[in-house]
Amino acid sequence: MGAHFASQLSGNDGFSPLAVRPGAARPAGTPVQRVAAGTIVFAEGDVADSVFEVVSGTLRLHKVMVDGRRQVTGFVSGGRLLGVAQSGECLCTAEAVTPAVLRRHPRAAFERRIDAEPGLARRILAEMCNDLRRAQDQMLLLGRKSAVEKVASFLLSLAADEDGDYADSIDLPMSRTDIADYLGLTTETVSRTFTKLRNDGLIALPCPVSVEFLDLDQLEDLATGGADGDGWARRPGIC
Amino acid sequence: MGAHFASQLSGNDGFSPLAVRPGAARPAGTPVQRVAAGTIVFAEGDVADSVFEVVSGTLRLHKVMVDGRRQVTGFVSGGRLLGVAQSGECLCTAEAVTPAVLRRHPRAAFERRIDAEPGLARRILAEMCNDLRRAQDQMLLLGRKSAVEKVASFLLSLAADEDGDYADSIDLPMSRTDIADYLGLTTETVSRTFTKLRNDGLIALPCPVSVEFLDLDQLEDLATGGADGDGWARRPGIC
DNA sequence: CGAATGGTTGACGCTTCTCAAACTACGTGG
DNA sequence: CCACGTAGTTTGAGAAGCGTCAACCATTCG
Repeated sequence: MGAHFASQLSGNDGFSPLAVRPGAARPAGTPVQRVAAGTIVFAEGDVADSVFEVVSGTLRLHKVMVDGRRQVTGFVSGGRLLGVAQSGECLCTAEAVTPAVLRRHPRAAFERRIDAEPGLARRILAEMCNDLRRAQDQMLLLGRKSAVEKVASFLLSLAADEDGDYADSIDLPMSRTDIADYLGLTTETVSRTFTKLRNDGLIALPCPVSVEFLDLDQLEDLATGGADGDGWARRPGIC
Repeated sequence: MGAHFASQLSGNDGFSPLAVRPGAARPAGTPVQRVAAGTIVFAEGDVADSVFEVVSGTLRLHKVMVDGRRQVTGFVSGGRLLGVAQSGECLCTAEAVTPAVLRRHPRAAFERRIDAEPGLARRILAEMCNDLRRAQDQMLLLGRKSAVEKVASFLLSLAADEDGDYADSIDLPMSRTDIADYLGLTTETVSRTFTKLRNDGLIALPCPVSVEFLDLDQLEDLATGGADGDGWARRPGIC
């Protein structure tokens, strides 16, 4: 346990300008690392000596219990940073679920840059705020939402762009097992819930990995626990 | 919604030295604010214009859904910062569960200090790393642990000091409802689980708010899902 | 073509939730 | 001092959602 899988990653770092936002300055030819799906970038307990910038592809972060139970704590795709919030050792395992392109920054140099560029520290801080917001939303989801509400929330979070608009359809880069371990469910329940949403006419499933949205409004209601059918009648006490 | 309860807090800020660690430099007489139990320090959706330093007491952070379902995302007690990870508006509601003493730092000045003192930025970053670690542990708890495992984990997290040692007994500052909303359970299940742990001889409950630990080893096994009785035989695949 | 992998569907059971009542502690007012 | 109301906790009985186990289907790859 705690093996240094990070050494799987070859290549080195020419210190490109840490493009936190997708589409930000990314000079052609800066040294990046291509990894295959299934590659473990770092494992829970590893020495956290690097910060990664995800250029493209999707990674999965997860923790495991001694008996094998797994919790996916997040998916990270293009344009985001990975491994900033790790003091000492890695908090969780990061694995590529699709082929991915990464840019590695040695932690020591990364932290020197933070000290040297005041604006950078605030930008990193803002990134971590986002991580924390996502984590809190996920806690609400895991602790208080039903299976349908979880899946609806999940699909909408994937469909949403930065402006809060939704795509008409999406492709799921991850497996049903990954989704289940992300939502605190089993694959069977995830599958059944997809089927239920399809039967209810909220989504279409041309194939297991692609989802078309047929009724975004009703999906949003489900995701937030908003309207339970007729649109009125919440629980007493609030509202 | 989003009312500015923060204005409940009077007093002002003489810029004491942001004591991130309990027991760090805290000049006598710096302006602090005393709040009663039940005081809402800030509410989800409020403008996040302040960072708070919790001097003493315990606060609860929580989010609510439109129908009233509630998820407590964390408890914050003496020596920790509150509200750093909020860009724009507050992510959740912060409420005192005990009488508390706070020190308020206007956000603008706080961020100027981050830019001015490079070391501070890293210390704040380290604080947020801890928040994120806690959040990830909580996701594992909420998504994958049973009721007993959740309660055992919760009790041990309260009993643990910075060195990883456990206290013999603790007083719970929060209600069963708060615990339930923190662990993704109902008050009834929390109560039943306490009773079960007592009947199994792992804890004693002189009164509802105080817990004595009678078998810390077995509690730890429960919390991690480690040994299920005989100490051997995990699931195949791992180990 | 056959095996392997991932996804879907079904039957059943268990953990936890829901609803309800009783008990305790505490403060109020007669 | 004691009856009373209130809020929090505990306990009980029944229901339901989701997990478990198992079989089946679809796709891919050798």
